[in-house]
Amino acid sequence: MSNARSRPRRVTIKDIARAASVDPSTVTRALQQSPRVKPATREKIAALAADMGYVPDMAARTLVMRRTGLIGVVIPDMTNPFFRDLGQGIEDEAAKHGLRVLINDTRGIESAEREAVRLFQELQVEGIIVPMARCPQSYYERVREACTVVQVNRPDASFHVSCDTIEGSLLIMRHLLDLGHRRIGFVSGPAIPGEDPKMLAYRAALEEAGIDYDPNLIFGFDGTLKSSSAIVDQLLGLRKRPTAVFAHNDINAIAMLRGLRECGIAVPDDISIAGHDNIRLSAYVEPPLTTVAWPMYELGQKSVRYLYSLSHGKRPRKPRVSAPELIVRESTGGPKAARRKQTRSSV
Amino acid sequence: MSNARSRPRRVTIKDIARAASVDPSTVTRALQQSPRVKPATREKIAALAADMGYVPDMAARTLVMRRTGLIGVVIPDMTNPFFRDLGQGIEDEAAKHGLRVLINDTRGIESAEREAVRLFQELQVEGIIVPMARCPQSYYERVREACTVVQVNRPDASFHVSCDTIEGSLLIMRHLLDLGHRRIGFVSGPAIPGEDPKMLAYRAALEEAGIDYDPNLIFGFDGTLKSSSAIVDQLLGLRKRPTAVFAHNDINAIAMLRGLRECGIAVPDDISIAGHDNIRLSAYVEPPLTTVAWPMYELGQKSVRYLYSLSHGKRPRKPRVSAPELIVRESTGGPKAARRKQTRSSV
DNA sequence: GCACATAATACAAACGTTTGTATTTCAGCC
DNA sequence: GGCTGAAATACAAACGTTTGTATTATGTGC
Repeated sequence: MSNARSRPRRVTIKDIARAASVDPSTVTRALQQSPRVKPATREKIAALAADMGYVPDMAARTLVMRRTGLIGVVIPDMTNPFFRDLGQGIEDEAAKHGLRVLINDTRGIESAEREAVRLFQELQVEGIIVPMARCPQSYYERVREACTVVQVNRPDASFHVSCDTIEGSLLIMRHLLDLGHRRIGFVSGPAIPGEDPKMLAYRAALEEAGIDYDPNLIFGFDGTLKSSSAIVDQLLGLRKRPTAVFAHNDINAIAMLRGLRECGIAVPDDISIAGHDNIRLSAYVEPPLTTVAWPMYELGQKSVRYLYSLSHGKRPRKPRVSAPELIVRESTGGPKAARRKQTRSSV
Repeated sequence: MSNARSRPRRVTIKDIARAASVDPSTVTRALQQSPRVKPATREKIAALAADMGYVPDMAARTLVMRRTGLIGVVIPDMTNPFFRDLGQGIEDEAAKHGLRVLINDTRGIESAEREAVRLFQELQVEGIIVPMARCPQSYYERVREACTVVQVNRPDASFHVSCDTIEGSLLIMRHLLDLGHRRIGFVSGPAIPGEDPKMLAYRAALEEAGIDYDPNLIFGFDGTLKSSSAIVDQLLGLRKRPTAVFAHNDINAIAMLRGLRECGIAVPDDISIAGHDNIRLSAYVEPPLTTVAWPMYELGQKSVRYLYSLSHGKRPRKPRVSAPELIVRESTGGPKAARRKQTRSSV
């Protein structure tokens, strides 16, 4: 029926010009609605172009126009709803500026990230948006000599759009403190504790509330699920258990939920658990997890606006940092709550 | 520190040629390791290119080479793990052929799908892969006049790579029959029942087992969660309840799980439930859902191989259809099972 | 040192589009 | 009917790269 194998040379502006017996330049102008071509000619050419199935060759156009109207987005993990929201924000904002979006998934692999950036550079995109970059900043410094790069959630980057991690963690901590908790545990991430902004917020919040810092309440999480059960053991082994725990991310918090349940500890009645990130699963676990969410859609929009102003030579104002949002679900409650409920139906 | 706003004209092959005092053509050949240039020159040029941060202009290259080495993937929903696996298969297979992959998310919007296809056409990609296309086939017939298109899971397309829905549903049905079920219900999807391949498989399997078709065991699902509780009511209202139900997708099956639990009906002891699709949640619900999965990674690989052979003028052999895979979890069991267990811990 | 082969490099055209400038066409007017 | 000015169109160069061909350098054998 059709002819994918014969590869019929694609129809160009010259073909249309010949068919309409005009000059190629007239075809171009006709297609871009220039007032320089007579309406009748314009219509004839438009009809011809449609009939012949003309699709402009972006390569040729890019070559002469020096712009593609493309934005490249380098995503570590497509599946993460985080990035869907971010992508949506990017897409919507890009559309407002007449920009089109291309995505490349790196699966969190650093070399793939480099290749993606390279590909976008070759494609001459107007700018590249890189959320949660794996590559070192020195690499991006270099790339930025040739191409606009806006990073998301890398506050150390020159041009970035971020969310305040400390602020988010403070929201969680204040929530727990407001509920009346005085002994609050913290499960740190794989990062060096000293540099961990969540840890900073944890201590700042305690200080704010006039509570002494107790190193016994700090637990180390190495990213594996196995270690989370070790943490539960460690937690339950304490003479004075904390009444609430702030885990550095939801994965971790959910693993703890499971571990505690297996030990017959009720959440939030015996202990409150709060996470961070608001991954999709957090809404479905039993009990649904209190956590903090980042406004990814908004960050997506902002990153495009920032990119746009940068690539239009505007003075890059210091990028504003968005505020995170506290999401209170059922995994947190007052300490030693009076109202003991039976485990609800899950999912 | 850097200069994103001054927009320093990007470095071209001519700049390198000037710096090395050779002709641009020599630079090209040096960079592509041609034996025509003296090793010393080649190294000098390579060093210069690296120093000056040269990145080839794909537009110019595409223009003269008439090929981009790019594949475009039009995805309805990035977040769906389905497409992550598919994308992974595409990516891996593409790498083998020296092809690079570009993604565009349409969020299931038909107009966005058209725009994505258009963008990829303008970019002169080698081919476009479209899983679960929204646009009508007539549209793709037209596109295929100019560009290779391989569709995934659209058995009606000219060039497609698919999975056999009927076969998958037969797997589910035979599983239920093997367990000893004789009264099996079916929850249909929004599709017209007569054309639904799952319905076809349902009836075929019954016939195979010598069981009469009973229209009372067919339930209509309109895609809303509300309707699933209606289905549960309808189900429980029957004089002779089915001992197992095959739901046309996991969303539906999971909603039923919830509904049945609320009515105090045990799964799988009182009734077995099987779904279709193997969405991520299905492994986490209580009890974990028996379902059928499609080998998306394999489909991704196949689609690239197919694309590759098509765009190399090979005779397009009728695409082979992959086999779906039965995933038996805990939501199915023998009818009126002796061993009654208490509800396990969820998630 | 001269012819010759071959290695190394330079030249020039081409890809499809856009755009500034030159040329033609055509009314309207005296 | 020739002149003017504007409208419509044609011409040509350019974008950065590749590649076939022409040209120049380099070495070899006598």
